[in-house]
Amino acid sequence: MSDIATTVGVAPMTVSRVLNQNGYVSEDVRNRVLSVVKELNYRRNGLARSLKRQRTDTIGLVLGDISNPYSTELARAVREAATAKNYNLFICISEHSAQEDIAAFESLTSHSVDGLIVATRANDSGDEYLKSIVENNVPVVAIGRDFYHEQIDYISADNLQGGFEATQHLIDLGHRRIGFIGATLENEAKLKRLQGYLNALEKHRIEIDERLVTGRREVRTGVPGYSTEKIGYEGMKRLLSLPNRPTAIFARNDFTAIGAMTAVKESGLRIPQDVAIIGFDDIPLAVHMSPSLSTVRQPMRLQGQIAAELLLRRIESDEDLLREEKILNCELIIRESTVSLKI
Amino acid sequence: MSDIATTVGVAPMTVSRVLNQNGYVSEDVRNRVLSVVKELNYRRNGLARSLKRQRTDTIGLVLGDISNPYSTELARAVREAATAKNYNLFICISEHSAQEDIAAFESLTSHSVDGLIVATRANDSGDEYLKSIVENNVPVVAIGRDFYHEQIDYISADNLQGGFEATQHLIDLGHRRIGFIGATLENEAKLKRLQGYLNALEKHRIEIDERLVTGRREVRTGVPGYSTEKIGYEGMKRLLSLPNRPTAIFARNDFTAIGAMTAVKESGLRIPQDVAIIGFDDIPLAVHMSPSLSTVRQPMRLQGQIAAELLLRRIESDEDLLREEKILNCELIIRESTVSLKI
DNA sequence: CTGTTAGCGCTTTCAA
DNA sequence: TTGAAAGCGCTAACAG
Repeated sequence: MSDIATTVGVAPMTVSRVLNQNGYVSEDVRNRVLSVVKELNYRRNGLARSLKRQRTDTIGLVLGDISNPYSTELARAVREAATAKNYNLFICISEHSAQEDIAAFESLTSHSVDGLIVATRANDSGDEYLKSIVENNVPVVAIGRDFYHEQIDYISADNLQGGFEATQHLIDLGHRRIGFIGATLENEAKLKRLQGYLNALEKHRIEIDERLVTGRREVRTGVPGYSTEKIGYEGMKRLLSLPNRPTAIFARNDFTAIGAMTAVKESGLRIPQDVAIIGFDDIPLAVHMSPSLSTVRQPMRLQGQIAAELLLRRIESDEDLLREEKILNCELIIRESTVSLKI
Repeated sequence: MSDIATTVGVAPMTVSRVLNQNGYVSEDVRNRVLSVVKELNYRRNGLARSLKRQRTDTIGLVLGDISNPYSTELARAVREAATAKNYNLFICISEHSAQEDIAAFESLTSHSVDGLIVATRANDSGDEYLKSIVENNVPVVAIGRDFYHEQIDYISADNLQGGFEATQHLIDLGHRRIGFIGATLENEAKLKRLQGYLNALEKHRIEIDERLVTGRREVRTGVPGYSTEKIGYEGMKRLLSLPNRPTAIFARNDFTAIGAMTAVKESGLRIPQDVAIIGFDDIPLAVHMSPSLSTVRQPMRLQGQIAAELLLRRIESDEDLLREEKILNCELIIRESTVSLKI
């Protein structure tokens, strides 16, 4: 910057004023500065700028699994809201590991993002770290991360309600042997969708059969990772081989449901006549499956949008704000994989 | 930091040495420093650190469309390679707009990332900006972004070959009226997959019928945006209403192909007997479609991995390196949507 | 309208 | 093994 100042014959401060378009600078000086800036292909050092200004106009978003449409829609919504208020967005991926969770927090906060949105699953060491971040006065908002802190806003879809309604729907159709694919009963405490399933069964006095609840066991982390087509496929195979197989399946998410559908088709059974299947999320491809996939739609964009708004509110407020908690309703989407078409 | 130094009774430099684990510090002083660091919940300012060190140990990745499995697999591979060498990864999304492309470059470079991987589609102003970044000695690597610069490495799948083989496959099956969905002929220059299609037709002296090439016209940008299920669905509807409809379809990507499949099913025609369909990318769900989707698999992870390696090589080298160009082969994956099962 | 001063928080370099 | 000095590149605050 001082190079430019010298070349033009002004003080660095004047160059700064031109670049930031604030303060008064004469038309003449402005033009000369700008032309030298172009000539020298000058680009200002944002690090120094941020260090001085004590802000970066940037927010960070930590995602667990980027290959999940839920995460990506979230990211798009957050980005939109941030851009609208002139904030940049940096995204980090943690791949569902507590260690990488922390690495992501660390790298974002050490770059002094003005605030942080966290959309990874809760884990103890990560939660601990988040606390210390907040105590350093960096605003944090959590999406679907199930832990409580007085100064961290919380947004989530109502997975409990969604899981309940999905299961209720299957019960309404007359099913009594209903399987769950995507997690095991050990994960109950951390998985609202599974809780919703169990609640619905309980309400209708259907006995819970633990052989009907299947998924990958997370021995190492204790945290149920994201569930995939593969898990759905394998889980369904297992359930189909039971002496008294289920007649309906609630899958933890649509990918799992789709894997399960493939397993059912391979076995020669029909969907939904022999096995009804419902997923969760309503990914864009759900409607293109054959049969089209019944599912529970969660408001992905809305969650991202609200998170961004709450975060920016915290960033731009001086006072200590009270914790906000938003639990958004899910919507049951009934398609052919649970109800056969009447002609 | 000076707070800590004062509390412990040493110089800030000593604290710095403890935190960076370099230089000699007595066991005693180290322990006292670390305990005060914990006590005060101190977190060092990465901005100041980076400003002084002239590096951030961070690389940036700019993605066009995050909801595309191609992008996300890329991101995961890049992240893996970066993490392995102790670099952080910041991801920005540009949503396929030239303006936001530049905003992403700007925000990453102004935060002084040590290098940049760009995986968005080429556009003139963005290309211009990338040039100026390189001239500021920030290493840049491009993935699938079709523009040439002496100091920018280039990685891409061989879309030309892939498009050719997909079309060739349909021709081998006896098809002569083959449609393309996902772009219009105006985009030929920028879309290798479309070129591959045209080349294959030409080689077999099949006349090109422009009514068989359909997609959304990008009037505003001139850049063909990402093609979706919706475009596939609508494109297929259009092609099916032609007096002499195509008997086979090459879709620009799997999402487009899946949308097209839905349109075909709705019309009561059979896949592949009445209309054969092949896509591109081999997204994880392709194999779960009914019928399962034939496609062209591109090495997504490999592209990301190579890009990261080339970038880190540039970052860690002092000399001016020559441009590297890697074009990776695609693989034809034949499934039920083009070839009916023989029993 | 423009310039001067000071300092953001850290680390490199040199000295003890 | 530790410390002092200097400065990374920028801008807030004040002065003219």
